[in-house]
Amino acid sequence: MGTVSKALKLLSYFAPERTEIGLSDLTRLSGMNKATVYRLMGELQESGFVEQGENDRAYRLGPQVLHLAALREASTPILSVSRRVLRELSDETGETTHVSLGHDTHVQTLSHAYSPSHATKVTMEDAQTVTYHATSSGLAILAYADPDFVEQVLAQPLKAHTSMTLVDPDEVRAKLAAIRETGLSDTLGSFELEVHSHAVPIFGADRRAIGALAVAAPASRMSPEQQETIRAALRRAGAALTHRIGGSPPADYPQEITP
Amino acid sequence: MGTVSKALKLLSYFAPERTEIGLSDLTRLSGMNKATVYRLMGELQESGFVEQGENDRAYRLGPQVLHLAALREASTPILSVSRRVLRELSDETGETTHVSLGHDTHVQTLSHAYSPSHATKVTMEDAQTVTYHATSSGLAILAYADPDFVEQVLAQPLKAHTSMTLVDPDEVRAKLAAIRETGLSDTLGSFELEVHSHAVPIFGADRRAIGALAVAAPASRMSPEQQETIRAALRRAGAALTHRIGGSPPADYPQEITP
DNA sequence: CAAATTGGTTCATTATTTGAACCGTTGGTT
DNA sequence: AACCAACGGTTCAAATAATGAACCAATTTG
Repeated sequence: MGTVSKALKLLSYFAPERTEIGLSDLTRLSGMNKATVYRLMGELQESGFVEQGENDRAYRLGPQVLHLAALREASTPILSVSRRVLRELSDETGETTHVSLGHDTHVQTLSHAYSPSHATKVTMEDAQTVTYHATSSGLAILAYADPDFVEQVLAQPLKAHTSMTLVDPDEVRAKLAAIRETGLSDTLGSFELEVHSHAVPIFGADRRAIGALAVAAPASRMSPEQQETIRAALRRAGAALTHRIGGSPPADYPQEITP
Repeated sequence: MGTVSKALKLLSYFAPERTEIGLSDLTRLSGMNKATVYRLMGELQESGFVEQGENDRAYRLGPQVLHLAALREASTPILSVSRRVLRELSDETGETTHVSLGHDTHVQTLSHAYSPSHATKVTMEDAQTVTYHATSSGLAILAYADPDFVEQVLAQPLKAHTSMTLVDPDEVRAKLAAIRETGLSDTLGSFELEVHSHAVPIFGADRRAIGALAVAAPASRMSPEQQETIRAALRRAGAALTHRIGGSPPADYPQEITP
């Protein structure tokens, strides 16, 4: 692994529940030498990717990441566009909605929206990291990903988040085939019990799935009618989002029969 | 300069008007060896900081920067908070507003908002990079920055963007002193002719200026009354933004006399 | 107050980065 | 069709930068 990759890997230890990390913690987390971590963080700091707190000298992410994100948004405005789509989808379905992006080994939540219509709702945090095999979003992405990539993900040990999680690679493959039939993925309690989640893939300009749009609802509220509402709304919203970011679905993606 | 800094420097060549850069261009821009650039970009790509176009193989910023930005927002939500503040400030003043962050050698626009009330308005782009000495935002930040930092900025050649730009370091120092009197900065045509811009600094938790909130209006519309409206609104909005991100102004910051 | 832990530093050893030259392709020009 | 320039990508000996065990000084903890 090159020096640059090591430095960037250090950034990956930041998470919603750990926004500040001290030098020693970072050393332990990464398993690298303390001097190495110190120097790498120093370089990251010089470039504004991290900054250090005054009092405890702990590192936190710096303003430069905001700048790069603003720049990325200027070319592929998935964040700003998805915010509007999420808002509408939440209003329409009355449930919590979110967009995620597929990464090498896991899926990352980018943004979410709540609906005010119910007191009980699925709560979320942005920038959360979840697994491919246990979430409707992850499965939706995998269903339209490169087969090699799917095998790479399934080659890793599949963690059982709950008793409902699919942990057998063959079961997952079967699930992916089923998702491709409808173009829509759903999971019941496989990441968190009592949560019924639906998702559709979002496609980039190269017709590959880059992320997913999802609706997460308490399982207790999931009547057949509600499910139909969600599926229809999700299909529409997913197609809109894919289109608005300049992407397009693959030729074999099941189209909704436009009335 | 360490390897990591070099790699991160490559990211800085991306700009709103240049969102995709090929290997050769990047080599020329950076002055580094082609093989070096190639390997560094390869590492940045592995970590998801950049991705490559299918057809022309040009590099563009990758999804990982969005993830980090979402994470940074979770700890210091300047972006999401500022969006609301900008909206209100634009509605209130009827002009274009924006927030910027101060960096090592320049100032970066983070987000902006337009007002629909006039047909002519100052137009902007997010993630734009501008100079400290020629913009009201930059001057507002400098006025409340570390004196060593100010000298470091003024030691560089000061580019004359227009005939109105302050290019003499002593003139800039005098201007900064004047800004400290009122806590409010304004420039008339020093970055772009015909633009009259007002700004207030935004402070972090350590009571230092981290950025600025600004209102940019066509000079022709800037009556004394309009100017008073803007100053008052800007003071209020700046204090609100500083407060909402968990920051606080230094002890010597001129407070508005709350009615 | 002693032991442990923190951020930070040193420097000889080691491993990585570097860059000139070299491929194979592509796209335009004559 | 032959040519040329520019592109992304690759090679390998030489040069340079990264590394890590040990060491500080300063806090924090039992």
